[in-house]
Amino acid sequence: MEKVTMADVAKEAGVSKSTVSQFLNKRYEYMGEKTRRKIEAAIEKLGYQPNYIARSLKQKRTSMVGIIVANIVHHFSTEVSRAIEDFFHMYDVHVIVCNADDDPKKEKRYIEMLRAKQVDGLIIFPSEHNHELYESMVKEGYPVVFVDRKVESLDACSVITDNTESTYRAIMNLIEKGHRNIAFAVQPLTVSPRIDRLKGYKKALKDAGLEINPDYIVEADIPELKWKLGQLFSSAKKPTAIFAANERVFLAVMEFIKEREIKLGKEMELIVFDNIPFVHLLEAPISYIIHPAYEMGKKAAELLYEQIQGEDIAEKKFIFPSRLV
Amino acid sequence: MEKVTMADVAKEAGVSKSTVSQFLNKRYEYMGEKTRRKIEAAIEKLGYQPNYIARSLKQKRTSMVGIIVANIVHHFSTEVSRAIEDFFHMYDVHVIVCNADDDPKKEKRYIEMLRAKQVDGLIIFPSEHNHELYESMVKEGYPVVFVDRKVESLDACSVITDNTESTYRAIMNLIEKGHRNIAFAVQPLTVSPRIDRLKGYKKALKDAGLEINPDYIVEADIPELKWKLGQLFSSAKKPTAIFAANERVFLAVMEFIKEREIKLGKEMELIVFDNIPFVHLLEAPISYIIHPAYEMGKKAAELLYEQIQGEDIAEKKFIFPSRLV
DNA sequence: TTGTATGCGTTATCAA
DNA sequence: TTGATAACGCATACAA
Repeated sequence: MEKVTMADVAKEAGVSKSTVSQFLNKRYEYMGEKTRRKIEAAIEKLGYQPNYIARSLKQKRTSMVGIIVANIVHHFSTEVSRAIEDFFHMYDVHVIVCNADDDPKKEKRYIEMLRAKQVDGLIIFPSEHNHELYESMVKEGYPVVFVDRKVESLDACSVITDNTESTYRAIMNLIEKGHRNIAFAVQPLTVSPRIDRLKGYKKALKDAGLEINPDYIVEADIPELKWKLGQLFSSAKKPTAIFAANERVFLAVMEFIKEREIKLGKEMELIVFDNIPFVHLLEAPISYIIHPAYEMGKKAAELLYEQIQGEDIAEKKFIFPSRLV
Repeated sequence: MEKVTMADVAKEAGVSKSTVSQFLNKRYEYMGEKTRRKIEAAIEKLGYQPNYIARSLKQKRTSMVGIIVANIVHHFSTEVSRAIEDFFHMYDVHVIVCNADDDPKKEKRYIEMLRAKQVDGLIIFPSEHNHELYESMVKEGYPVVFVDRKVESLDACSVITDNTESTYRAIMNLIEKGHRNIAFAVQPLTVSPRIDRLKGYKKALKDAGLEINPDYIVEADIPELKWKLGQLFSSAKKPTAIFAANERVFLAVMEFIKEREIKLGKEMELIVFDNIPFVHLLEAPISYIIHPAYEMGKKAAELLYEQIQGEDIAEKKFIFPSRLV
């Protein structure tokens, strides 16, 4: 097993460890041609592979960063992660993705573990329930970027989307098409995107002079969502349109619609705020609000990289506009 | 920045580093109650966090494993990766996922980098073009598990699916439904699953007494696939069914079908060999062969974990049956 | 141009 | 029950 070390190479080549180290770090300038050859030969012969762990210990840099996603089942998360990986790949930085599963405890544990592993920085889809921890990292100057969700009152880098405005436009669009009874389906209002999307919904109704019917705001965990929708649809004033606040809600709504055999497009209009894979293959006429996930991930990665490089970040908050399709 | 080390804790608590180390490794047995208290207090006060990198260097174990997927855009890959992550999460082992992008050079580079980072083991969706490298790892006794694709003549752990048999059953099914002109769309036949699926296709036709028309075997890279299908569909004997050999082929076929406005189910039957997310929401009647991706990932993780633990693996090759839906 | 010595933060061995 | 001290594999300042 992998036992050959720099010392072995040095012995084989008949030089000292430092010289081998020089060689490995490509500082050939001060090195005899023959020395170089000897080292090359020795490395080849022994099949030497440098040990990055040892190097990391010395350099205090691991060339690893961590991503803590709120919930990996969201396609959006994977798109963002992919962008981040693509970016860091250019710098030979590896990315460790952890799934907090919407659980602040898990999130905290991951943050601590990744920091113990000395990752050079962290990109977090925050649960928003570990405020003290976020704050301490930022204060310490540890490289962090928050994605997707706002972290109030923290002077940290963050990359989010314009939830309120996009939702507003989407709802307005429905109203212009003549819809008056628009339902808003959402998971519990515990994180900023959901809250902000609801804000957009309410604002649109208000601006259009429509009254906000609390029954139309279906707030429930995924397992109960279908049941709650069932209640709403059994009532007198059935909605003619549904706004699904994210991918998971969308799936629940779709199942509901399928079970009830509701005709999409005819009886019911559906808008979803999230990137859904293959949605373009669906025949049903569904509108969706797309986040620029890849760009957001890229920007987050850039912000993190700059922090790791010790650069000053001029602009810390980025809001990417979403697009209605 | 994260400067507080074991030595600081030791000084603060008025004990030696070794004692602190004992404490951290929960070897309380030989430790005075008061000493323990002092150390606890010191850790708390200083906000000490152990450095896993240093520990790894000493222990020659990083609690990290790597996954090298052939192509991350396959949903199958992400499902398998998720299963692996879930498994290793139980042991506080982190997983680094790398995307070889079907490029043997990239694959080789990743293998080397991950090993340089001293990951404890590797799960690989092999490109099958780095045979010497695979072999050297296996010979060395380095923990590796191969997934999805066969690595011939190597006594290594592997987890694959029954490509030939599943395809055979699917094609037979089509034949029983009366189809005679069945196209087989596939990317270049460079890796074993594609080859094995084609085998199943041919065998089914042969067993049914049908002749194999080479024109019906559409082998092309994704960008050219639509064009080649176009050719086939312009010819005299249009197929009445298409077998899409994987997810990416399926997407190309779907686009083709949409552009040509072919009616799925009526004019054309489509079967795809891969796990496609949300395919159940599609109205079009598509059959699909599902790999037990999660189970495969779990098994691969188990096999790797056992190797890392230095256990002997009794059964190294696992073939999971796929299921036609 | 190359070698020596020291340190990075742990763990492990052995005395005390 | 606790404490020196030597590794682990590499990088680096400094000496030669």
